[in-house]
Amino acid sequence: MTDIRVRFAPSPTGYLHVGGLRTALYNYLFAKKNNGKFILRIEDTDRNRYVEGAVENLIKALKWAGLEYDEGPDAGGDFGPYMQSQRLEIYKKHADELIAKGHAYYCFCTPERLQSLREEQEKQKLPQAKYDKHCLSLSKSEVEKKLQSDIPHVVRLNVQPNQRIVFDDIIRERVEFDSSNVDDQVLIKSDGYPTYHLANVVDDHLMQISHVIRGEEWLSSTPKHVLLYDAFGWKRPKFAHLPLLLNPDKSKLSKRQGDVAVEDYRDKGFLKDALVNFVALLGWNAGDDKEFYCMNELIEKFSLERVNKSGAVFDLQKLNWLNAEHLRKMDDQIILQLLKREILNSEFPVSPDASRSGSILNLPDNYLLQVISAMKERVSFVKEFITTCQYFYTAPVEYEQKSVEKNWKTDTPEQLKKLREAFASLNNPSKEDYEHTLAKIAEELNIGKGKLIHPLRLAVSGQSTGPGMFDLLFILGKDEVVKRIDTAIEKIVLRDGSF
RNA sequence: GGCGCAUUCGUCUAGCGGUCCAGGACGCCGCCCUCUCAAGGCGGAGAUCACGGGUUCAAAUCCCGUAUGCGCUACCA
Repeated sequence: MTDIRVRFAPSPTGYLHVGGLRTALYNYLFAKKNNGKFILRIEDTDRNRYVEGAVENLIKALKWAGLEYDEGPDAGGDFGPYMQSQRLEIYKKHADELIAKGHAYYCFCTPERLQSLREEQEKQKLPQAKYDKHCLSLSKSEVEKKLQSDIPHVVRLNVQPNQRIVFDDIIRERVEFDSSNVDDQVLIKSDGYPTYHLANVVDDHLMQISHVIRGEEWLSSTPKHVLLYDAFGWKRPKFAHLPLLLNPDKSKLSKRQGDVAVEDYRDKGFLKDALVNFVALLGWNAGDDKEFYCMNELIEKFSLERVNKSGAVFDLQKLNWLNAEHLRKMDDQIILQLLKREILNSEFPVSPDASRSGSILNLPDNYLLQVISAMKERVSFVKEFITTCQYFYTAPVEYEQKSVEKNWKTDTPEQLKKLREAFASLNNPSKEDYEHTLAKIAEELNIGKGKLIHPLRLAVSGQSTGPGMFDLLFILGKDEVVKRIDTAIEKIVLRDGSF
């Protein structure tokens, strides 16, 4: 059996599209599962679309998602370079070979002639616009002469009409085309750069790619590629054309209808594990009910045979759910590292005149770990996590009108004072100590614990929702709790004046 | 227009001739738990399996048409 070698071959458009992420992921999973190699190749043959920094961006996003490649522009490999713009001579050589064999030919037609040809064919209502092989009839000497005098030219594939082109696709099984529907595709552009079709086939062969796993948008041009493999006398790789990712309205996933760049999701606080998990499930499943996967499990279970045929809508709600699910199951220590890194290298606002303990980065780890386990259940995003943590530590407590109305009763100040005294007398209290203390007072006052907890939450956090009450008290610490109760009584009574 | 690919709850999907008057998940609704929000538990609504013909004792599952959607149709990938 030949070695499994697959590649992700994006053109650098500026960012990694989530559809591209899925394509890369399937390639990666397939390679890892089969002990193969996963290769990154940059298809930068369109000089007009060159974007500064696009390659670096792409690589960054890929690595963030955990898709490490075995060979690539910055990873080395025996088949390099892995940027097509650096392999121009290779394509030139192979184009020459095709010309010599009669499978390709020079074409000197001007864009203007091609344009009018198309218009003419349009007018005649021909089923499709195709190049008319005009330059194929040029004699050898004519071609020589034009070449000598530097007339702009391209190299075209010489397609023989009326032939059946059949190939197998792992996902779609057998696909057939009639070569009469295949145009004499340009192989080398007039600027000397190859088109996708040539570069792709040549590189896939030279790099010994065994499986071409790519988006469905390439299915229609596969006959051209097949023709090229045959013309060179090369063995065809196995093809697998993946279903497309769709907008909610079922059109191809696009920027207009939401975020498409993986960096957008990363910046919003989505976990890479969640994004990867989610995107893996868009068009593939193991055949059981399992939906929560980590990368290793995906590798273990993945198979191309179980990839679906039809497009899948990118459903943000399900992504949100998976993200929360991953966050909940994540180890506290790892979240801690993540939060610190996020805070350190993000633009997250740390209020300079924070009236309290300062940035949560100043807190000891064991405290932060407490925060994390207290927050884990209710916070689903890394960003939200930070905001919430930061809020409890540094933001001046703002009393929301709504919460005050809901939780501040006439007898609240008295009750809070009782709590305050009781808490103040505690020595280095634990969560349980707070709970027992509060329970005792509730009993004395002959009221339910909830009657105390809600006003206390308001006093201490300014909000009516948050982490578990006793977690919060413990995290804030006795002194802070006492101080906040005092502030609350003072502020809310003053503000309202009526109590 | 031509060529190609697809079509099961709103969405992601299971299903590869009988176990399906179609199962799971997200979302939605209700109840329970509860110090809030979540989480969790339980239950519910939600798909004439795009439509029409076949084949078969039997079809979501096989075949053929139609419709719809999407992709390609560039010296873009």
